[in-house]
Amino acid sequence: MEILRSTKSHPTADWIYDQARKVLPSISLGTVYRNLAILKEDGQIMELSYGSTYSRYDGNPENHYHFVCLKCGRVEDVDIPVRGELEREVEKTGVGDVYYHRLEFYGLCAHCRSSRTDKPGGAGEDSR
Amino acid sequence: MEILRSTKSHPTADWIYDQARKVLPSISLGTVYRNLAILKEDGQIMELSYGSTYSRYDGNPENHYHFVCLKCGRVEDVDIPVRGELEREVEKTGVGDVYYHRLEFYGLCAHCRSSRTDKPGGAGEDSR
DNA sequence: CTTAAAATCAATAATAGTTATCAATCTAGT
DNA sequence: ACTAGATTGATAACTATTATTGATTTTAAG
Ligand SMILES: [Mn+2]
Ligand SMILES: [Mn+2]
Ligand SMILES: [Zn+2]
Ligand SMILES: [Zn+2]
Repeated sequence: MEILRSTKSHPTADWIYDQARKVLPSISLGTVYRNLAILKEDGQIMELSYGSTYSRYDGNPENHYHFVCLKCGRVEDVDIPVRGELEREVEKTGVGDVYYHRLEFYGLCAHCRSSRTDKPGGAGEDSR
Repeated sequence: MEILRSTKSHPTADWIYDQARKVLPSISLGTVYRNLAILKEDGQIMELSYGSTYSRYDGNPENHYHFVCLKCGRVEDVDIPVRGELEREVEKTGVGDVYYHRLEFYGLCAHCRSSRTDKPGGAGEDSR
């Protein structure tokens, strides 16, 4: 939980595992997954699963939106207000009861946009 | 492509495979996946990946929103207009260039809401 | 302090959707 | 008919996640 709260990077289970080993050298990946599942169940964290094969985790359990860079894979928080009114609008269509919604934006991050000088090995911070 | 266009159910690769076998009995699952990847690459279809472990496919390549039932897993189209202005709003925050966005609503579908008489085996149409 | 039950853990096996591989078959173009 | 290239079915490989297991640690009595 401390590791997850200490970063803004929406890390993968593997990255969290690496960080955890720095302080608990003998911890196993299974324990990381087990505790992430418990924290998620308890509503303290969020699991983000996009098209990728792996999940990312978010220490902020409040609903907020994300920007995913199509080039480097970075996931960043988007600083616009949550549109609660959309949920009511959807309910009016009669499709069912809406409990929550999820919104993601995809594109080219500011970091990748500026470094047009495609230097190799640029796969982002703790992407993998 | 015809199979995918003929349903509104956002099916899984497996369901498409079953349908395809009805007309091409010897087709393999690999061919289904290969052709889905080609169609997706070509922008003719969309791949929808939610929290689930498997992907669903959508014969409508135009951006539109979805409602996912937390109980039966059904995925339905949501009939509200696409909010293009959100992309511009996000770009103003300086996070990067936004190419597209994806929005999903989660809740209890009208079908599940009415059948309060929890009859077992109610896992939805072609969910799995 | 002793001891037995409960909780937690690391290590490892199992799962499952998806991809990659490859020899066989099909398709055009000549 | 001949041949190069594309497509296919069968099957193996991959990988993130989950389940299992046996051992260690923690907890709470007696
Ligand atoms: Mn976030
Ligand atoms: Mn759709
Ligand atoms: Zn980027
Ligand atoms: Zn439902």
